[in-house]
Amino acid sequence: MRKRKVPDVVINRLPLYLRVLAEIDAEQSPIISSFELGERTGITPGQIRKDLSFFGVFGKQGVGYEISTLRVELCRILHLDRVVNVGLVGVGKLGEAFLRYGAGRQREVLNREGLIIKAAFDQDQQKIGRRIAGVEILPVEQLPELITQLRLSIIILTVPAGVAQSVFDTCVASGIKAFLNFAPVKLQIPAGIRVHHADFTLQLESLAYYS
Amino acid sequence: MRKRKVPDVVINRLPLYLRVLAEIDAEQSPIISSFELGERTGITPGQIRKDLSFFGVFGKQGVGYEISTLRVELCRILHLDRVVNVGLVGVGKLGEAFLRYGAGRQREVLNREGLIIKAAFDQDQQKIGRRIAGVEILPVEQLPELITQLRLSIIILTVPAGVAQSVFDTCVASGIKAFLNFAPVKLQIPAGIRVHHADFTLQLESLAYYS
DNA sequence: TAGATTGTTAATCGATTAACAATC
DNA sequence: TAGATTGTTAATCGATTAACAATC
Repeated sequence: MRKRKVPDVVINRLPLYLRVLAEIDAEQSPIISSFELGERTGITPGQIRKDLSFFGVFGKQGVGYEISTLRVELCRILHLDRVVNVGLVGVGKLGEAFLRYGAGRQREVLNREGLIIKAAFDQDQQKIGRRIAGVEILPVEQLPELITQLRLSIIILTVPAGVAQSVFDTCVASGIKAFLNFAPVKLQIPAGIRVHHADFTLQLESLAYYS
Repeated sequence: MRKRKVPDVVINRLPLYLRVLAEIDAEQSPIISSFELGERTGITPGQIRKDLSFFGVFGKQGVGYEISTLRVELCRILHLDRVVNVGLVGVGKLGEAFLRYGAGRQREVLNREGLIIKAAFDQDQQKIGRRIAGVEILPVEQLPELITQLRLSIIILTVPAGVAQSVFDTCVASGIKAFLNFAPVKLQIPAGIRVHHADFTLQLESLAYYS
């Protein structure tokens, strides 16, 4: 479906540009150069121009980029110009933590960008019906139907390692194409599905090398 | 100090090898081939052999790698053959979440690898002295002394964006070389210091592209 | 116009993959 | 010995950087 033309590394940098643009929105000048954006993001100006050129022509030679225009364009490219509903599966320690975290400062940021944590799922009857940070916990058995009904398009996986693959497969079968996976497992991932891994244990272990 | 010879991508893969080796430890055969390790990690056999070759010769031609030996060697390379003390700064929502998360299944895994979450730090007087999941909260003012006293060598940053840079600088000045940063900011990082970023907001935003 | 900065191409760099001689 | 798998080199691939013509 999507042409595999834009490298993932480029996509990963776009939200960073967006963040900086949001921070300085028309602070002083309504215009920003790739050099100034480079300063603020830590990305080289050339790379920023190259990244943007994958999607079109957004700047004016000799002038720079209009901040508000660039924001709109980046939002459009990232599909953040519409509401994106996010579901979280697995309300254990980590899942609950994520819900509470997302409840603070960062939820505002996410919501502003159209990312809404719409529902959480668990198999524990005790938890179902409860709300954490305003997010209702629903029965994981109904995940397929509810993905459709609630129009979820991103799933955060905070389930135990043992069930991660089967929950993942269920979500894929229900049309989910993007995942943020916290489970410490190697998932079998079909083509066309994007999974970002957030594996703290592996991260800490590799940090030990530099310590 | 450390020769900038081994690429970071290689270091990041080593804990994955280690995890798989721990899972299957002498399950059946005491030997594993790069092909089987490749199956289980999702890394190509050739890349595994290349990665390992940065550090020495660990296998036997025509045979494979002795699992227990390889585990020991990988632990040694990653400095996980000794205790590595980890400190967490900023016991807000996210910091608390991380402490509680790390208290479960994953803490066992971390501890087995010698990674100990030794102390947490906050500036809120109310929180100081409390324990979360067995980890005591200490005054952030004493961070420099306590880094030395407690022999902390990795810091997890879960502070608000506004103070992340100054806390980071303090830690660097006290000799910390490895960080796991959850604050949504671009840190100014001196040479020789390693920072892994765990920025959920950016990750979710880039996922929206694929959704 | 003169100065500045983009958009883009070509050169460089680094990481992955393929392939195979060495050898257990 | 024959078969298997490593360790390593060379080829490929992809991403970053440098450079500059186009143009506002």
